[in-house]
Amino acid sequence: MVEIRDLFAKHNLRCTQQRMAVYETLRESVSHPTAEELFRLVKPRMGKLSLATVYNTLEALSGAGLVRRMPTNNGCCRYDANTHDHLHVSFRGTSELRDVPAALSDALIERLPRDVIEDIGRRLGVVIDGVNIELVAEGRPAAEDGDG
Amino acid sequence: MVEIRDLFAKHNLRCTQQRMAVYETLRESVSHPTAEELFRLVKPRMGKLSLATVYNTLEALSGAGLVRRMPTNNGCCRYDANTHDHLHVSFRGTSELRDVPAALSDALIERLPRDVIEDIGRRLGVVIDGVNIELVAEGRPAAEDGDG
DNA sequence: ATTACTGCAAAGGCTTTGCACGGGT
DNA sequence: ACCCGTGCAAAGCCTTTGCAGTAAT
Repeated sequence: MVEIRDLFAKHNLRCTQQRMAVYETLRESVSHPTAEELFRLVKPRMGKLSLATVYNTLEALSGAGLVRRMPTNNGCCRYDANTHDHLHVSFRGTSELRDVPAALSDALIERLPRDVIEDIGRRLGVVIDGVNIELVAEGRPAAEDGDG
Repeated sequence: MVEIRDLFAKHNLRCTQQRMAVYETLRESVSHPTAEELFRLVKPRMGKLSLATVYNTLEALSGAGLVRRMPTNNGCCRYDANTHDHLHVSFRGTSELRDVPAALSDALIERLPRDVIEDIGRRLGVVIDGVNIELVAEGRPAAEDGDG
C-alpha cells in the first residue's frame, strides 16, 4: 500500500481510503472491470463508498495517466491499471476484454512496421504517439479471473 | 443507388428512403460521423427523418455487417461504412477519427506477425478472427472532410 | 486551518423502446 | 394485403455534477 501512497503523491492525488481501495482493486484485477463492477468489488471492504466516487476516482486516475479508460460497444467503459503498451482481446457479442500476456504483447508491438506508421503520420500531417490494438475473438472468454 | 438496393435486398433490409439516404451519406463521408451528425447531414435532403430512425438504421446496418460501430471515449459512437480491415487515427482530447489511406493501411496490416497472433489465440484458448488498430495522434485532425 | 474528496440525489447525454401510422413488398 | 419501418415521446443506461459535510494535508 505504501507504493500506492507514493504513486499518488507523485501525481498530486490525495490518498483517500476510497481511492486507494479502488486503485488497488483495479490493479489486482485482470478482467478490466466497469465502474459498476469495481464498485461491487470494493464496496464490501469499505464502510462508505459511493458509485460516484468510483467514477470520480477513475476520472482522476485517468487524468494522471495511472489508468486507461476503454469505451466498449456496450455503452459502458472498462478500465485498466496497466499503462504499459499492451494488447487486448475482445469477444464478439460481449463487452469483455482480456489482456494478452506481456511477452506475446511485446513481441507483436515490437514487430509493428515503424516506417509505415511514420509514413501514415506524415501523410496525415499528424504526430502519432500511440497505438491501440485489439484482437477480436469469436466465442467466450475463458473464465480466468483474478478479481476477488 | 441501384447497388444499394441490391445490397440491402441481399441482407433482407427494406429499401426505405431513410435507410438509403443514411447509408449513402455514411458511405460518402470520410469523418466517421456520429448518429447525431449523420442526422444533421441527411435531414436537409429529406422531408421526414427522425433521429430514432437514424439509430434504428445504424443498428440494422451493423447487424447486417454493412456498417461498423465504434465507441469513443466521448460517450457517443461513430460509424464507418467501410467494412474492409483498415486503420484509424484518433486524436487525443476529441472523439474524432480519420481513416488511414488504404495503401498504407494494407501495408501495415499485411506486415502484422501472423505467427504471434496465432500464438496469442492458442495461449488464450480462443479463435482470433479480427484486429482493430487505432493509431493515436497528438493534436487536431487536419480539416479534410468530404461529408457535405 | 485549509482544501480537496466524499456521498447523495438530481441532471445530463446518448441510445433504445412502445405504439400508432405510413410506406415497402 | 401484410408487415416492417418510421416518427414521436418517453424511458433507459451510463456518467457527470451541485452541494453540504468530512477527511486529508
